[in-house]
Amino acid sequence: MARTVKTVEDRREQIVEAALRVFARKGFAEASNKDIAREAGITPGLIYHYFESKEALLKAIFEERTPSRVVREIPEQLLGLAPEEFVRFVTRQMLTGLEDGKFMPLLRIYLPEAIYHPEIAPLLTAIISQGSSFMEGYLASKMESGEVRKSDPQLVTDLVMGSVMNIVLRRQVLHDPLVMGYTQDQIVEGLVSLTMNGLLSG
Amino acid sequence: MARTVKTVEDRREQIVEAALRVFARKGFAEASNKDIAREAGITPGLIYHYFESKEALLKAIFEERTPSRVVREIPEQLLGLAPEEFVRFVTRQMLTGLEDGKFMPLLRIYLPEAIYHPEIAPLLTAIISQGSSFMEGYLASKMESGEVRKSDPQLVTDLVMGSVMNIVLRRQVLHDPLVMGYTQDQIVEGLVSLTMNGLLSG
Amino acid sequence: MARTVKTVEDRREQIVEAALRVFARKGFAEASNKDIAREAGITPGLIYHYFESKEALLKAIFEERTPSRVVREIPEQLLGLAPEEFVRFVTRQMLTGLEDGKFMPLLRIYLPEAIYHPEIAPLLTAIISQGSSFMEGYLASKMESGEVRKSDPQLVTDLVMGSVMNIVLRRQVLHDPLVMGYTQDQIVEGLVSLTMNGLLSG
Amino acid sequence: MARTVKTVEDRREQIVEAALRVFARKGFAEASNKDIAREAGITPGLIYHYFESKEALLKAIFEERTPSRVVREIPEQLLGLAPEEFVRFVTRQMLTGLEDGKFMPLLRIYLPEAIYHPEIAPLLTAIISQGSSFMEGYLASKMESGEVRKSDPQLVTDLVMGSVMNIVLRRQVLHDPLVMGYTQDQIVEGLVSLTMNGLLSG
DNA sequence: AATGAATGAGTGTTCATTCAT
DNA sequence: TATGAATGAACACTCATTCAT
Repeated sequence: MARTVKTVEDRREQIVEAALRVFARKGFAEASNKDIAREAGITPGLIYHYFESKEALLKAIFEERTPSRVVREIPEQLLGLAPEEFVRFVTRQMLTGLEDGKFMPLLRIYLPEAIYHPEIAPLLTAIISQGSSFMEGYLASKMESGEVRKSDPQLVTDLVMGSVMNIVLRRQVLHDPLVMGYTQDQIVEGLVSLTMNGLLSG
Repeated sequence: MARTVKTVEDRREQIVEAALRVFARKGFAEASNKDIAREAGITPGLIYHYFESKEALLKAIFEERTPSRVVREIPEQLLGLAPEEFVRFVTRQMLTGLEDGKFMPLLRIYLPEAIYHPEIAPLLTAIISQGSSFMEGYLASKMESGEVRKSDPQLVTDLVMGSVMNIVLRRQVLHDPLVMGYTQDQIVEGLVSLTMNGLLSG
Repeated sequence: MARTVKTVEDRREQIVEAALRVFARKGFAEASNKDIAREAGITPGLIYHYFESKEALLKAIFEERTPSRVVREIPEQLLGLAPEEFVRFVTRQMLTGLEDGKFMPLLRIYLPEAIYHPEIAPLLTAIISQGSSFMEGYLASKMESGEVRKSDPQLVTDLVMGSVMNIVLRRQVLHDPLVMGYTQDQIVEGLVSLTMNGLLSG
Repeated sequence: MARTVKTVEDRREQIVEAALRVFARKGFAEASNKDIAREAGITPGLIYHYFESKEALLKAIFEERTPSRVVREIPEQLLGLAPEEFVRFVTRQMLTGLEDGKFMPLLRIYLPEAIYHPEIAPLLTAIISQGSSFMEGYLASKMESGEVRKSDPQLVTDLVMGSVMNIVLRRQVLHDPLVMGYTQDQIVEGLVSLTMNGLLSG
């Protein structure tokens, strides 16, 4: 039946979901299949009906849960925005997208795994690259038109977006009290102000 | 001989060094005592002559290898520098300090451990905080004197230094090809230009 | 099948039984899980499916195999017996109860463990105390009625039963050839004669 | 020098003494050479200058510390004592001899070892046998003379001395609160009374 | 005589994985 | 589909023993 078919997929999803949570909490190496099974409300043996191995389960998370785009659906018309509005929009988009709770568990898994297993790193860098490409395109176009000062649009993108990424990392992964205090607004406006005017006065 | 006298301390250092390398490569959980012993050229049992447990070995790394200051010895006279020179100096200092190879293995250990074991995180945030405080002080003073535009000096510091931190992370940890291509000079000057002039032309 | 249902409990019992034998033979400390597994015909790892640790296995033996009463079911009507018959009965009961093979392996485990781990001792003394209380009650009642000479019934019990206990110990634990030669009858009648008449003639 | 010669012997004794204490406390298997060394105030390695192995150290205890006679020097003239005085004397002798602290640590080592290593048992039974033989001889002679009722003098000895042995065991090894309360006097007189008059009144 | 660094064999224990049910 | 009993290989750790000093 349709119901049965759905159940199979559901059970699989349920395991992936559980593994996602457990891996994010304890790390792949320190998470046991028993932990995952308990989290999913099933028996360890059952995992092997849906996945070949613990590693395959991790791989499934990577393949099925990696967001195709963190900053979703950046509409083409944004290209018409003035730089200040653009930076404000993109920064806000990143902050809400990254800090909304869907992505952080994934990052907590990706980061350590990328460190220890270099073949994982491209998955992460691809996300970053994809997120950057839009801003890079915007900057290139605005540099062309003279609204934005000429320089390497990729480098500028990496610097500006890196600012936000780093704050998110310190907030969400390290829970660094020094940056936990900022509101998203403060961060957004701080970056807008910095990128629009630079540090200098007058 | 002097050599004999030093042997005990040497052997201990040799084990810490080996563990540092192995932990950085495979992570604490996936590194076995056998791995560490092989790397150090000794027998696994000998580790317990010098350390109470594998955990104690990790702790020893944290306690004995954590750099008291990443950006060492920032001389007071830097406070007299113009903002452009200051940013140039600090950024370059960070890049060389972080990328010189001493610190990265430590970061590769710290980061995952901080993720899974929240009690580790403060060790990392302390380093960051300590590195930031100097720039924060500089900015505060220059905002006072009017050379730098008034805003939250801590937030600005977090944004600017985060830019660099994030690029270092992508280069050294993720080996992200998109940012591997930059020379340190390019990064430094890119950030100087961004912070001095902002994005806008004219 | 009924057989299937019982399997789980059976396997557990089988491990307890094997551990009982191995501990009795080599002692807890010198018995390895490998030994126990071999004796049970299983793999060492399986022990941990049924018990949390080697210690928990020992505890299980204590809790599940300690006889609630060594001398079982002493009927109330024995209180009507004449002293000679009473002593004959109790002594015989002790000898058969202690020497029937069920109890000795337990004692071989209890005794050393009680020596090294004082918290075990009460388990043994409780058994002794429980076994003694009946005789103590008998003596007290007969002293009251005048059939038995007035004295401390508990001390007398400890002395008389200790006689038997000690012979059992020498026979079953030390295999002392000097006392292996006695038949249970000889011991019983020897004790009856001693307690009835004392040593003196006439 | 004589002094040097004595020192060697002293050091050996010191190790045996320490091992005696540690074995009595934790048992042979659970006592490590480090424990023994710490107790003796030396280094584990040094043990091997004086003993071939841990087992050899245990053997040395057995060979050098086993008392040739627990009840020392029973003078021949005791044979002239009346039965009551004889029992009183022997019982008191046993109680003080066994409970004076020199013998108990040895027994705590002997008993478990005898259980697990049957070749040790004879060392214990020999002590018992030797202690018994004197009483056995006394009884045989008094049975001959008619002062004591005719029966098997060995069995009677085993029963009477076993009474005391068992109480000592319960007191010194199990610390059984039920028998800790007796004074040595109470025990002695209880046994004298029992063996002289039996249980019956009148 | 004495140390303690060093080893290797062994320990209890965990766990991914398999498989009969 | 689901269980959980069972395995085997690995693990962290201990310890009797050796030996250069």
